[in-house]
Amino acid sequence: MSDDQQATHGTWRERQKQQTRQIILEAAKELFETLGYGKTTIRAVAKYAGVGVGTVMSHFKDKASLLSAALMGDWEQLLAQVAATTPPEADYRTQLLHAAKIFFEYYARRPSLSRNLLKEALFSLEVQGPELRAMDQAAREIGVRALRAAQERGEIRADVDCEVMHLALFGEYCFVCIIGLGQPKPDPDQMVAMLESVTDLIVRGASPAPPDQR
Amino acid sequence: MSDDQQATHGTWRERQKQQTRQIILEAAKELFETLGYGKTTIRAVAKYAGVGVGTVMSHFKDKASLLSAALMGDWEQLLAQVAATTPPEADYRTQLLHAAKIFFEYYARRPSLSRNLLKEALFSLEVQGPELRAMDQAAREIGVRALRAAQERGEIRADVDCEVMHLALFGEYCFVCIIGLGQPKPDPDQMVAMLESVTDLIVRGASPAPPDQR
DNA sequence: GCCAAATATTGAACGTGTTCAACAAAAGAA
DNA sequence: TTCTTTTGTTGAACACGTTCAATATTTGGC
Repeated sequence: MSDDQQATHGTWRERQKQQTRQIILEAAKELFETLGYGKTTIRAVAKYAGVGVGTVMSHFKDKASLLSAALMGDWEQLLAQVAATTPPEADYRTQLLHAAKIFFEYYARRPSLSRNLLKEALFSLEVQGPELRAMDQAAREIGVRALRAAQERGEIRADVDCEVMHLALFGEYCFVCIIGLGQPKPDPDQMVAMLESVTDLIVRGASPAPPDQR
Repeated sequence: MSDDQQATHGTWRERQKQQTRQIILEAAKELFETLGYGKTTIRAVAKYAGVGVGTVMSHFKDKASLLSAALMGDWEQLLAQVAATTPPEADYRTQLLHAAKIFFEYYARRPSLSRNLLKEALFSLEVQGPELRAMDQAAREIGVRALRAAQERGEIRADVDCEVMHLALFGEYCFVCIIGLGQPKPDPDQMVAMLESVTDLIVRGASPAPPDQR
């Protein structure tokens, strides 16, 4: 339903606008992937899309927003892939590392774009566009839900606050991304290994064995 | 010795160069603190320092480098303050939070500059100037040393890798900085609280109580 | 003191992201 | 239809970071 709704929604004018938006997005994606973020200019995107420079800017707040919008499709695909391939029976540690691996491999395939998207995401947390905000929210909900499920399964002590734990794990994930994407040639395996080691540190603290003597 | 050495070292020309560098740095610091990072232009710094634009660029790779060089003094002062006020008897958790509080309070005092310095630091890890590289190295050494000391005191289990633990704590520290500085009005107390909660999660895993059943 | 090599300094020029007043085209009212 | 209002589109203009060929100054050898 949302397909038809989006395609034929509103007046002629609105549809036209959505179409130019789409054209711009496709041009942007093509150029970003070919040239990388830095070497892609707004002018080039505009020319490639066959519109004026101002049109691009009227559809997207700035270059970084254009990037995040252009990668939205990829992102949803990744989420779907994670949802489809995550073993439902596994413990949360395995699930986390599985999901992370999928993302890291994508990052390694598009280092320049990922780097800049990460930068945009991390440094606009409170001023960010709706796309990134939604992504952040989604990650939080999925993460916390998974942790609570694990908690009910007895993998996590009852006194552990799942929101805090998600924050901690998410923080480590971001940190690994920063370090990994800072490398000239990001190595997903190395990134997974790094995330694994710090996760294990946290896991032991979250595991049911009660640290009763201080 | 290093004082005199630096002040009277080399030829007349080298001293002259160091002096213009110093003048530029002071101008930059003044303008950065008054206007914030975004509203301070290189041209303005050059004019304020009474030199040409090219001179500024010949002394500093780019605007971000100028910022980090301008804040170097503050940074060293902070490190000294941390060294002077950290209770040597306290456990490492208390020491970490104490140091973090000092830094967070500084960040809150200069949100714009801190934000941009953090960005520069995190996204140039492999291409960064000598200052930031040295800072990173110093943080690592101090952190790992403190952790090993705590390990010998029995606060940390022997099987925990202090390098990994430092990585984890440092990652959480950076994450708290990102989140905290993303806020319109960074609140150091809130940041400390956040770091405290995630640190506690890690601490329990690192504490001697052996989680012997998986 | 004089000259050539070395180098610090300079600002005009360039490329790029972003803005904005003007324009064109559709929507809605008459 | 015709007029007014609304709004998507446009590219010239602007501001800023950055570059670089030209200039000014110092150095070191004679």
